[in-house]
Amino acid sequence: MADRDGSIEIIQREMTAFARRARATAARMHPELSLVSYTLLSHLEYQGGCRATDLAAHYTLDKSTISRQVGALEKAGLVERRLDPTDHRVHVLHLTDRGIEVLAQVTDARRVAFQERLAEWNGPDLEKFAECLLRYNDAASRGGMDIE
Amino acid sequence: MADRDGSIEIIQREMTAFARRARATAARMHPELSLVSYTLLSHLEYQGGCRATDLAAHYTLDKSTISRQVGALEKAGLVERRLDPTDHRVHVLHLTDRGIEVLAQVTDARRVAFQERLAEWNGPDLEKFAECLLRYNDAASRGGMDIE
DNA sequence: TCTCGGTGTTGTACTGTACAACCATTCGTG
DNA sequence: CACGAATGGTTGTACAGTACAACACCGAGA
Repeated sequence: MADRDGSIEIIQREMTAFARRARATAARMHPELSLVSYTLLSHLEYQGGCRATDLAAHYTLDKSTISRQVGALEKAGLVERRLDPTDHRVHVLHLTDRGIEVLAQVTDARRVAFQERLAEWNGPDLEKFAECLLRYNDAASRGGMDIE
Repeated sequence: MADRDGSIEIIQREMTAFARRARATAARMHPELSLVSYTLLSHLEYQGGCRATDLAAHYTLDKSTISRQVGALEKAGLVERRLDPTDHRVHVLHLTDRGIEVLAQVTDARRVAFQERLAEWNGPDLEKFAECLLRYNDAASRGGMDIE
């Protein structure tokens, strides 16, 4: 039980430390795409296009926030809005070719960074870590609450 | 090797998802202390008082940012600035009694939240997760780069 | 003593975010 | 069918967190 508490203490502290620094580091490493923009583009690619409302729900962000973020991405030529012919309220968002390209570049840079940082880890340790994170995030998102 | 890449992909994605949501969730769960304020107070408690410059270095934040954060904490009565008698340039920062109290409350709330979220984990799994995070963050901070 | 380096504050600007008010469109029910 | 409710989105406004640059203050060494 003492061990449990100690481990939880560490997990709490390290997750917090990580969260605190993530944004700034992301911005430093690829200034052309903030952490938020990156996740939005990723989602669009993964989903093959979706509505602003879907993004808001998935990331629990306000629709106004999404509206502005998407506006910026559109202005940057990374995303385009297509009026849904079957429902004129909705704009379906799609990556442009340029968006696909930039997303790929940043994804690649990120992958390299992670690979460097995890270079010394062996396969089973990586697997275990990945498993822990999945389990943790799954519990956090299902529980409605997230971190701290 | 394919397994390695898969695991790294997952780690990358899950760490990102976590980072993106951390701040907002922290704010929702204890509005009286933002994630940043919390880490600053924690550091002060851990160190038993330190200078603004130390905080800036430790968290790689600009000194102006620290100045304002500390200013807010001081106005809130959680921190006090003592002029160092041996060097009148520096202000040594200390938690006030109220600061200690609030920090303890929030720490407690956080611990409970983490314990709930990790309730179903057994001891060895927790230990392994904690170990992974320590190892990851250590590499990240020594490498100068952080996440993504 | 004079200048330089360390410590901190203040002015300014930008990003990400929320909330509320609003507009346009669609849907469901009397 | 028509009108009120719901849905999707944008805009106005405000605030937190952050950086950078300019500045002011103190202390230590040439």
